[in-house]
Amino acid sequence: MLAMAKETIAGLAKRLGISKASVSYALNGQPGVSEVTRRRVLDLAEELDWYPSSSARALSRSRAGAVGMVLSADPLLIGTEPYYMGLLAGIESALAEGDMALMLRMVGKDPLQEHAIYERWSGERKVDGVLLFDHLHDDPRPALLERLGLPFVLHSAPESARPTSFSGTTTDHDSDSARIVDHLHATGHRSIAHVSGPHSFVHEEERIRGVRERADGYGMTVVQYEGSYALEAGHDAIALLLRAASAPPISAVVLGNDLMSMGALLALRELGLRCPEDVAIVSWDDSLHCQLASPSVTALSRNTVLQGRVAAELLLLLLDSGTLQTRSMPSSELVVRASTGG
Amino acid sequence: MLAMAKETIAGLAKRLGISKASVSYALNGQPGVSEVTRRRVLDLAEELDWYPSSSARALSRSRAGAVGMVLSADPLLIGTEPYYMGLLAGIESALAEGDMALMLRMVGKDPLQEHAIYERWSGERKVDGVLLFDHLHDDPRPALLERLGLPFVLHSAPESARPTSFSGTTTDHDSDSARIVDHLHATGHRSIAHVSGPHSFVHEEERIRGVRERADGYGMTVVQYEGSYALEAGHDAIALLLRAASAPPISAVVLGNDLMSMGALLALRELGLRCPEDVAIVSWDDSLHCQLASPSVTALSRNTVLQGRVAAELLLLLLDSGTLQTRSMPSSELVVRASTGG
DNA sequence: GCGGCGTACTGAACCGGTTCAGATACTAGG
DNA sequence: CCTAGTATCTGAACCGGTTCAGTACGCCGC
Repeated sequence: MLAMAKETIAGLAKRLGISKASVSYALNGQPGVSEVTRRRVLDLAEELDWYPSSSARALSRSRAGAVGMVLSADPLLIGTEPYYMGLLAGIESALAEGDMALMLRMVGKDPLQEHAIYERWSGERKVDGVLLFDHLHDDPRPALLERLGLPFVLHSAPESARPTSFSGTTTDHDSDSARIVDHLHATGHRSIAHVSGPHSFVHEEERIRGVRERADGYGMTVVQYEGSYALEAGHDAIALLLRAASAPPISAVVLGNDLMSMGALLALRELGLRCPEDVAIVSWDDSLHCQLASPSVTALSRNTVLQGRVAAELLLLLLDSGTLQTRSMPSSELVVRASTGG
Repeated sequence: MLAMAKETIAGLAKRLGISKASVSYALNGQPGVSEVTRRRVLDLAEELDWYPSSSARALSRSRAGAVGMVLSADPLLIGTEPYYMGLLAGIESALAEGDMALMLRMVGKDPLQEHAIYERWSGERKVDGVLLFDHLHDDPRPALLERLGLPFVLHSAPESARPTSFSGTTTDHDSDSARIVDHLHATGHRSIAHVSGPHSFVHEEERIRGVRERADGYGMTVVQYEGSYALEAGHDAIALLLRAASAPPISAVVLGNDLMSMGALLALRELGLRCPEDVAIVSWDDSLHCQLASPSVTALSRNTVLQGRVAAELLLLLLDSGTLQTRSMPSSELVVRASTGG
């Protein structure tokens, strides 16, 4: 058992008295072998529980059998954001079905590091494609990947900002925005604030526009504030927005993610304001935090697992058939909770 | 730019008028080339920004250049547990430094699935080693991996339960337990409950023993309860434990993770009990949840990033020098918050 | 002048698969 | 019966690196 020589395809061939080529054809379901031979090969492989070497395969097929994903965000934020774990789970499940591995890298916010990783991956031919998240305004990454010849899928790219030809998912931010604003309007709010994430994200631009347009339609006033997704940002935004006396006074705040919403709740508590009586809160991202907070927070619930899954599926499709395709994500649901009087 | 032929080591060699072998030696910092030649090679590689093909390397070196990790847990739990993200971040940073890739798989709780993945990885020689987390009582995985010839590192394996020869990290559960019980004793509690995670985890056995022994030393009574790490488990445990009249009545509950602690808080609220006045709560795992809850929850804070990092470092060490080694994790800190009157 | 040695370098084998261009046998058509 | 065509199978080249054995050369001591 110790010095068990690793079987190779040549070994199998010798045992069966046939050529390497036949074994290979048999294993890969390709024509060129009789059914009888194919069965013999597959049976023997099963019996020896032998698998073809992935690196040999990768070399001869010129295909790495893996796709890459770079999580570039504040490491601290990554840990607290359940968002990424959901994505990962979805991606993983799709990739596993397609017999692809996931190559994961985590780096800080420095874009140069991320670019360097892509260059390296491409040079070493270590991944066959890349998953791109958090699409930026004037994002340099699609062009870079195109130059490197690395296929990619862009997650949640709005129609307006997409590169000429690409595969990707789209999210209907207008409908999401409408869902939130409609709810606030229906519950009597006429002056709201919107604490978004960084404007550098394309999806934030879309949300900002979406909220403003919908609110305009109702004749509501909207104050915009740019946050960072960090808890403190939500906290500080509230402090700032509510201190600045506006007429009519802000009675509801929409925050770009769950962390900022938690920060907002803390700030309200400090200011001695009640939620939802004095100020209502809506989070653009649902999570356990929203459920557990007191009051529990009304939140737009996206199915992150599904999003990851679809993005990965698009990449697989692109990789083995070259098909560029766009898929729109199912629209999110607004889970109404206590923070808006639900 | 389009049909840019991929450079190969043969191409470099031809350009420089030397042999493939020399190029290879130069690139890998091996003896056999003059300094002049080495520089010429490195400069050219840089200029063309060329990297050796990872799959070719993997094949000829018989080394995959990757390590594997299977997250086998309730997918729902994985998403909400910041624990795993922290581990991942630590692992990733160590692996990146050692030029190793992380191969991540997520599967449900079914152990057979996990075993199948290891078999496959080993057969395909897709990973050079494996990181093992959540050590189980009578864990079959070390033996399996040994049989497969896959090096591995066992995270947080207590002295008592470790296989004969292995690399791994150890956690001093006795000192952790003492830290918690000491704090409860000091704040006046004499009758406590301990809602652990599943007994199948070795670390839970250790914690249970640790808590009991330390409490015994103080003459405190401890009621043990086996939870599942899910929020509901914490909730139900509280309901059950406090309903069962005991003498003296339980005045503090230690819960095995942050989710169960949140469940406990919910249950207390439902029962109309105040925390910490009526019942104090301690969580064995810190997270944002503990910080944000009201009351905020006293928690044992482990540095999960560091834990991941150390585990990965041990695996790297094992892989490229064959050294088996054990490293003990720094002991955790108890962060005292409102739930114990802090 | 000769044997011995260290350095710089090279050709060829090798890692373990895939795949192409035949070779062989067997079947069907005329 | 001969030929064309098809199904089955094989040898060898190939993917792009690493590495071993061996060559050539300069330098040393004696």
